[in-house]
Amino acid sequence: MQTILVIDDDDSLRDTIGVLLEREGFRAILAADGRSGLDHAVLSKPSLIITDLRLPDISGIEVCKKLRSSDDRTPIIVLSAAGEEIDKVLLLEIGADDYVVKPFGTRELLARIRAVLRRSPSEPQKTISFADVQVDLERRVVTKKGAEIRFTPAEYNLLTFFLQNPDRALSRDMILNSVWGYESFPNTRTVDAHVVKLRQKLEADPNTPRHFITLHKVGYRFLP
Amino acid sequence: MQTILVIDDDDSLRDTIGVLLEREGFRAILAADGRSGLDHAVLSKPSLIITDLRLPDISGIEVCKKLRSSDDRTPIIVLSAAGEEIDKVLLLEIGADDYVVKPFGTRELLARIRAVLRRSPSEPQKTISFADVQVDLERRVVTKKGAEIRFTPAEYNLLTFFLQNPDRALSRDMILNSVWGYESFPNTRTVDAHVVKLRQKLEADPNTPRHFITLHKVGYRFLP
DNA sequence: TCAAGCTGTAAAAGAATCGTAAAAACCGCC
DNA sequence: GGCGGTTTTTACGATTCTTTTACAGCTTGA
Repeated sequence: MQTILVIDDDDSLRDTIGVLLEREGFRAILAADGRSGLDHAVLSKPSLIITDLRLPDISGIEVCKKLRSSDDRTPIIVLSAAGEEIDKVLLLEIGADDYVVKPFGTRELLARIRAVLRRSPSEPQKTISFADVQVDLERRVVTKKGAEIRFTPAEYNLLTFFLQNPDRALSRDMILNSVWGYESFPNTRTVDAHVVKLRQKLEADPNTPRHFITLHKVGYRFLP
Repeated sequence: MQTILVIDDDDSLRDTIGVLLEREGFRAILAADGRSGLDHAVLSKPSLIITDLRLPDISGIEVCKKLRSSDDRTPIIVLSAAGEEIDKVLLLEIGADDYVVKPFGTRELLARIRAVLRRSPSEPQKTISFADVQVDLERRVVTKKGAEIRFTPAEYNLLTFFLQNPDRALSRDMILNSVWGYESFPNTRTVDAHVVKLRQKLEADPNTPRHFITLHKVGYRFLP
């Protein structure tokens, strides 16, 4: 099921679009301002973002720019009010994929959504990122704030495992089986030792981890 | 790297496309009118030409016709303004390969570009180079600072494989399958032995390789 | 609060992998 | 069959990575 993020401060319009999308089989995530919209865009990895140009805090344009500058290529459809001057070149520049002028019919919006989704054949994920960290799966390189950080194979494997299972309770045994495989039997403290390394390399303050959380007597949980 | 020529008199749109193309790994050549566009088309031998229909001097249609009449088969994508009447038959007639109506999303334009380039049997690359090394694929000759260096067939195959997959993590198995083929089963140390040879012949200091990077427990990565 | 059991962590011990040269195997050609 | 060149394997020291260990500090529940 594809997820679509809708960013609009008009409550009734936002809900309307939300209902429409769910009726059409999409999962809808709704945000009322640019800030929370951006958060959702990063966290929920939607297949498409629909954003109003005018937002109470940061504009839709800023939202696009921020996303694109962090190398996020999620397709974006921009909504604009009737009178609003639309600078098409600007839209192209900021990386929007299409725009729809309010008021619009549900049929039109859906058509645009489908067209944009069709054009963007969701490529296999080549990078995963959280906070200021980016993992390039193809190059097998991890960068934090743009600077490369070296990871040993075990550390790298553990990291990508966490990234692929965010916000889930993961027991040490589960982690061992998934990352180390069924044939090797290191003791569970090995996991701890490696988590320490991840924290040292990636957490702002390794003493008070905010991403690699300990679940006492259970294991760990990764929080993007 | 493929070169794309962009002919459009709208300065800001032209620059935007230019930036977009470079970001996607193409070399962009920009022209503001038909006359200079034609010159570039002949001189720079681009892999693709993107031209506006309306140009200050000679129209995009004329540009196409001139090129085709001189037997130039470079693929052409035509841009047309929203209101403009598009005569698809005419486009076909003058030898355009595709057209995009303004305004368009970057995603759409890129998709069209890729589609056209895929269709056109763009001439296979004849040479690849990195640092002070040049590989002439046609003559099967490698030179460093102009001086020829001899490579055995296996070395040469491995080298070109690296060149064609720059900046990617390549496991020994992947390398064996791609370079040696599925039928032969040398052990993975064979790859190492050949990488040593490449380093000895091409690295400035084979002890601290800067192009053929080891990924411990994984394989290698070639960095141009 | 306290003890028992967990977890954080650095550092030591133990494994595995890599670089490399040299030996062995292979191959086409006369 | 032997020769020159090429490819693959082998062996071992050097390097890097993994796991364990030991102890301090922390969490939990009686």
